[in-house]
Amino acid sequence: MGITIEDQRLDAMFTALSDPTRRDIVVRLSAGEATVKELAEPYAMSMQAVSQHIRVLERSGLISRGRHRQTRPCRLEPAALEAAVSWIEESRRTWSERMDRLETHLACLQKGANQ
Amino acid sequence: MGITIEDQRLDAMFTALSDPTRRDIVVRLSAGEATVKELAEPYAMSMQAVSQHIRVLERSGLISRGRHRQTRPCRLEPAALEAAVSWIEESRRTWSERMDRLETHLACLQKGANQ
DNA sequence: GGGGTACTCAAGCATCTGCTTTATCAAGCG
DNA sequence: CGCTTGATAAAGCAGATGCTTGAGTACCCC
Repeated sequence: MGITIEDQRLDAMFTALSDPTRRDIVVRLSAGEATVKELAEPYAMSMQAVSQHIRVLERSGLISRGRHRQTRPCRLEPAALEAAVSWIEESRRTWSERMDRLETHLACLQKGANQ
Repeated sequence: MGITIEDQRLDAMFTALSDPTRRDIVVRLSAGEATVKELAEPYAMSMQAVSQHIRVLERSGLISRGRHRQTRPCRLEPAALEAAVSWIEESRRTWSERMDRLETHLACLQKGANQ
């Protein structure tokens, strides 16, 4: 079993979220759509740099873009965010359940020893 | 408001999860503790390389390590995974709620127009 | 058409990553 | 004691990433 499509999508999503500027863009887009210029405004970097960040987010599927006059409004894609959450949750849940079973098992052993 | 400690933690976590080998290690650790050698076995790379991946995961807080004889067993830290999930969920929920309100608003306008 | 606005493309550059190889170290065993 | 095992440290290298500047491109208004 090699590298799957799903792997590549997760790569792209987590890579996109690993940069503080891009995470900030995601947070700001959760408050509503915005253009590249609007998104670039608060950062101490060129609009081209922000445009590149947006491209990373777009290619990861975390955001999508429309066309309106000469602007390219960006919007969040909650389904992609949900996919990332699902992946993490599965590992977390599996481990936690394992811990619960272990505790139960230890409790059983303890009970047996006391009787 | 500059770069916070929380930002740095999220950086480390999402960076750690952006590599397929490291994600695979996380999945495998969700099934139980493992040593560096055990984790390295299935991959076509040196144990040193895997050791470096594990270090990235450890520094991100996603895993922790013990000492047992000459091994350094790795275990998942579900609390850190939960922190990553929480961050994503907040953005996703905010956007989704916004969409719901928008739909409600549009429905109200529609209703008003029909009457 | 000219000029401004919003944005993308492309090249260049410093830094970071992922991996290698070699060397080192600590723990356990003959 | 020497030898093996599990793991880390350090140095080096090809390729990726984040940013810059300069040059387009597409749209809109006068």
